Amino acid sequence: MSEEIKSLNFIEHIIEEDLANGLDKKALRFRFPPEPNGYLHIGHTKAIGISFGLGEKYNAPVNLRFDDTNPAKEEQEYVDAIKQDVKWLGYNWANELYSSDYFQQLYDWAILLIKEGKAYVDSQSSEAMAEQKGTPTQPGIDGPFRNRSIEENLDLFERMKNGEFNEGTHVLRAKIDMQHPNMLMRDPIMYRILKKSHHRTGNDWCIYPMYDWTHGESDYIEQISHSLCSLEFKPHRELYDWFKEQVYKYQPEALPMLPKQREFARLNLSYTIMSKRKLLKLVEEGIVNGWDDPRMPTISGLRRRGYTPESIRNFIEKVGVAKRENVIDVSLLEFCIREDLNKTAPRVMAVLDPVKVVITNYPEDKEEWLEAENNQEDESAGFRKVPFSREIYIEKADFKEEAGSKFFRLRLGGEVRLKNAYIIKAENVVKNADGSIAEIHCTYSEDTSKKVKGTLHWVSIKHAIKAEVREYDRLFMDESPDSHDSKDFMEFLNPNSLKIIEAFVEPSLKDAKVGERFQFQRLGYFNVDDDSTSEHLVFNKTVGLRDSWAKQKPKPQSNQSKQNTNQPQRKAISVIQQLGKKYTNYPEEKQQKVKAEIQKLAKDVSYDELEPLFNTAVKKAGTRIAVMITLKELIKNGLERNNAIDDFISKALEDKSELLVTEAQSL
RNA sequence: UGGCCUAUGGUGUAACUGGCAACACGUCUGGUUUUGGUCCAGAAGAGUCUAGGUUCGAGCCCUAGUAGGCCAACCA
Repeated sequence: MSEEIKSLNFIEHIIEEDLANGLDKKALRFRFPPEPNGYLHIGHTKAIGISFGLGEKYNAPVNLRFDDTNPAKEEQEYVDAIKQDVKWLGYNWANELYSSDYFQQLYDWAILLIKEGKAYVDSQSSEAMAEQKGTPTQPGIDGPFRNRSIEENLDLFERMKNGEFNEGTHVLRAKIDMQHPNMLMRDPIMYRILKKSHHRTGNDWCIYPMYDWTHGESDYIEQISHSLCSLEFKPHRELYDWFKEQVYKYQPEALPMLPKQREFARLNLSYTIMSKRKLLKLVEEGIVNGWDDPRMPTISGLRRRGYTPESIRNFIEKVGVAKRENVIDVSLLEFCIREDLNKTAPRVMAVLDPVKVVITNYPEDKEEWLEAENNQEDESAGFRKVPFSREIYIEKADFKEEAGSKFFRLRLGGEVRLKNAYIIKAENVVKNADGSIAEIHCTYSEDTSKKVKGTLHWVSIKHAIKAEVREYDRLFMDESPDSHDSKDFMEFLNPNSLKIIEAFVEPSLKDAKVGERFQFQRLGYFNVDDDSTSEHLVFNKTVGLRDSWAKQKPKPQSNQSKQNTNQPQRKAISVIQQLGKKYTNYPEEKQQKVKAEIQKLAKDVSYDELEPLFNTAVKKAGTRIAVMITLKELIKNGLERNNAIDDFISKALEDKSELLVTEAQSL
């Protein structure tokens, strides 16, 4: 019965509170509202995970609603891709809906608003309107058309709808307050004229509603209980609520629920960009090969790269939900996919960077099919046969003529185990004219019970099949390519984000099908790319295995010395402050050490630096002790006592902390 | 010279106002291992942006400051 108490995120807290305050659980309803103007990316997955996750948690319906109010940007292709991606992630929507389904209702309501004097037609240029709108720090002013008669507004609006005017000549605006501190409340535009064909409504309309007018009312029409979006919409909430309030009185019985908008911080991933506009640029400029390029952070890209829906959902779960800006380290995403694939991916052997090994005491024409376990994490995975023969490939990096004791792999005179096969010993090497290694000559032993430190993967040359392997690196070399004011994100492109390798794989892979995932042992997880055919296998490297050997190797350029020069010397006083913070928690022995250190640092502290710290809060005893120790040193070195010092000392003498009192007494 | 939001280990998220601030990733040790993977055991790392205040008691409440983000598209 030990039910694990999972802590709730702030949105779940809000829902629980609403439920506790009498909201019927059956009234819970959510929505995911993408605009069909691009492909979904890993950032959207967070929004999807939140709303659909809530739907699953509370057994409430979740609508997939396309926010399609801008025919200039939106296309059916994107609608289809979005549906496919959401489905692939494993979520089921209650209804597939479109904001454009509500165009008539929205129009009818807009007329009611005009009749109430809450909306008017403005006939100025966008520049003139922008000017009157003011700035975030300056209030706006009323425009000349603000007080048109209701009749005139009605007439104009109808003629807008009938297509009598050109684009840009008139708009319908809500009449709120041009002086409002929130710019969005300064008579926001509700409708603009757009003589474009819409992917669903065709040429039925030549006026289209704006986001604010559409989104909230769509939520309301669908009776969404909690409308969750990202933080940048926080300022829109005021307008969202204003529109709802206006419309609510028209049919409160039929549509009783007023949706509640709440905002969360969106997901940012290190070394990647998350803007549809910028991703589109990568596609259009041919930097990547389409929206589903495995280097793209799109869902389709991740899918093609070999990520599983499970791993992505897990990632979103781990990332959490809150309201502060965040940058998630890609290592977390990588952890999630490794965790999933480790349990499920069959193990195979492939050599990406081959060097030839000749086993001199193995008969030339002999071959053996040895048994190999498919996945030791999954007993049901079974076994397969792998061919062994006199000539095999191993990785170049797995052999060194000479090496230190930490190198567990093959070296001259050393022994190593071949995975699923025998133990071999390197006897000598044959070199090319340029000094590179042509062949490694080994002898083998059939006694496999021996303990050897290293185990290598390999393929039999005679049996291996060639395959193309695509290895990916991050697309950008900057941790946050998106967020530099002075530099464009394109400047950070990694020129080596794709590496194409001619590899050799074991013959069991001959019939591998598109999408299948494998672990190439000791290398990483790979899947069969869409481009793969039976004549030409193509694999994507999804992610490498954790590699604690790589970490041990000395880094190409030691940046230790750099760190010292780059980081300005910290001021002694701030080091003392830091040491002091923890002082009272240390065991006595360590306190003595820290004290000595403070005394040493005190030489570099001036009285002017120290005096402000006399005001340190009473509860921060550690800091005050450190200050006291420093002060003692300064006095020892000739500092004159003054009132501030005496006050500080006498206050310390009355303190609860014995340590502080002791230090003060000694002065 | 406005409004709104945010501030907890390297990163991300927790914490009913009350016993040494928890979990995950990452980092480091050690063990197991026919993957330098997995798994197992352990460690380091924050006194919760700063300064005041309320309280017996504050990461949580109040005030002021500091830092970061968002807001001036007929985009969503």
